Amino acid sequence: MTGPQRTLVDTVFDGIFQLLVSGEIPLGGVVNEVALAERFKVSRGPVREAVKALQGRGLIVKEPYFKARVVDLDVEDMIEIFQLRESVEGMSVKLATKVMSDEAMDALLQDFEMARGNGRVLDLHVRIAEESGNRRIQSLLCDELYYLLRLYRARSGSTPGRHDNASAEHWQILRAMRLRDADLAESLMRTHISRATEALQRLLVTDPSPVPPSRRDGRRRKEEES
Amino acid sequence: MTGPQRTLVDTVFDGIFQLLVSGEIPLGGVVNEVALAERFKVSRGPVREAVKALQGRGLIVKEPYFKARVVDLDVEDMIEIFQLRESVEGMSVKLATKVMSDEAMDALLQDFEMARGNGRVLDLHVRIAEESGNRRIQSLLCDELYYLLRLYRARSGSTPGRHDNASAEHWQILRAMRLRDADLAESLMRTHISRATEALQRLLVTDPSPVPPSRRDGRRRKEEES
DNA sequence: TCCCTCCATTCTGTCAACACTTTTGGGGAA
DNA sequence: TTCCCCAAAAGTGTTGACAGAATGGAGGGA
Repeated sequence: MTGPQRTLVDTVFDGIFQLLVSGEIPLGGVVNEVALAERFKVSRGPVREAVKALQGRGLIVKEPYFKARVVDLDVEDMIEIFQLRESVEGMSVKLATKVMSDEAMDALLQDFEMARGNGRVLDLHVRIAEESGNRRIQSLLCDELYYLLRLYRARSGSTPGRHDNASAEHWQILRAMRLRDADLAESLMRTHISRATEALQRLLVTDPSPVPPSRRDGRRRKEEES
Repeated sequence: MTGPQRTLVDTVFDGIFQLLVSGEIPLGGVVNEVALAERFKVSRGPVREAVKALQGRGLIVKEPYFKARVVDLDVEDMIEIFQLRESVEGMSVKLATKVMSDEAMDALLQDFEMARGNGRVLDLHVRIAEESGNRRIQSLLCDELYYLLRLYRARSGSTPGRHDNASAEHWQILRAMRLRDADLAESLMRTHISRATEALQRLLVTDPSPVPPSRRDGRRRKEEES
C-alpha cells in the first residue's frame, strides 16, 4: 500500500524500452539476453520475461531458438498502423464527443490552448483516447500504437511539413466535439489521419527506402552496446 | 524447416488457453503457477513466461506478488470490444474490398457458400481480416479480440436469436464487396456489429449480471475460491 | 578456388533452489 | 466476543547452472 512495489521485470522492461527509443539498440538490431542481464545487473530470468512482454506488445520479434530482434518498422508498417489508427481514433473521438461532460470538454479545450506553445502534437490524440471512456481503445492507442510511433519517429524524423496543417485540423476536431457533433468529429479525425497516411504513401512511391538500411547487412559482430 | 520446433512455452501457452476456454479455470479464477507446472510436467519457468504472454494478450491480469487471475469479462467489457470491432472491422472490410483480386473474391464467396451449413459465424470476419492486406489489423482481430470473444462466449452462451439476422447481413456485406463498393461494405459491417453492440447494451439494462456467480467449477483439485 | 563437413563458440530453453512478499490462522489482551 | 499482533504457510520473484540448438569458422576434398 506504500510503494508501487515495482518488480525487476518492470524495471528491465522500461530499461529495454529506453534502449529502443534512444536508438542504442537500432531497429532490427539483436536483443541479447545475457548482455542485457549484465547491463541491468540482474539474472536472465527477468530479462526473458521483459523481452516476452515487449514481444507481446510487438516491439520485439522472436522465433524459437533464434535471436530476438527489435521490430523493423518500415514505411509499409507505418501505413498499416495509420490505417488502423484512422478507424480506431475515429471511434475514439466519436465516443469521447458523446460521453464527455461539459466540464471535461472545457478542460480539454483549455489544456489544448495551454499546450499550444510547445510542439506536442500527439497529446490531443492521447487526451481524446483517455476521454473516450473505452479502456480497450485507450490501451490500444496509448499502450501499443503510440509506442510504435515513437519508435519509428525516433529513427526517421517526424513527417515533415505537416505540423501547421495538423494544428488547424486539430482545432476543427475540437470545434466539432464542443458542438457535440460526434459524426462530424469522427469524420474530421479520419480525414486528419488519412492525410498523414497519404503523406506516407507518397514517401513510399518517391523513395522506397527513406532510411538507407544499415541493418540488412548480415551478421556483424557486437552490433549492440558494450 | 521440417518441424515447427515448438518450445515448451508455446505448449504451455496453448494448454492454459484450453483450460480457459474449457472453463476449467473459470473467469476471474486464480492461476497458480506451481499447480500448472505440475499439471504440464514442466518447471515454473515456462509457465511464468506463458502466463506473461497471456497477460500481454489481456487474458490474464496480474499484480506483483499477487495471484494471477483470469480476466473477468463482463458485459461492459464486451461492449467496449464491440465498439472497437465496429471501427476496425469496418476498416478491415473496406481495405479487403479494395485490394482483393477477383479470384480471391470468388474464392471467398465460394467458401462462404460451403460453410453455410454449419453454424460458424465468425469465420467470415476472420477471412475478411486475412484478406485486408493489413497484418496489424489481422493480428488485432484474429489474435486478440477473437480470443476474448471465445472466452466470453464459452461462459455465457452466444448472443441468442441473432444468427438468422447475422447471416442476412453477411450476405449484404459480401454483395457490397463483390460490387467493389468499399464504403458501402464498411457501412454495412459497422451497422452489422453495431446491432450486436446494441443487443449487449439491452442486456446491460435488462439484467446487469447475465451470468450469476454460479461459476460452474469443474475443478476437483484444491484450487480455492473466495 | 569453391564447397561440403565437422567442431567450437554463442545463445536460447529449461530446471531446481533460494529469497522475498502476501496471506492465513491462532493466541492473547481489552 | 472482538480485535490486534505475530508466526507459519503458501505463492511469487529471482538466481545460477545445465542442456540443447544455431551460428561461424577451420579444415579437407573436388
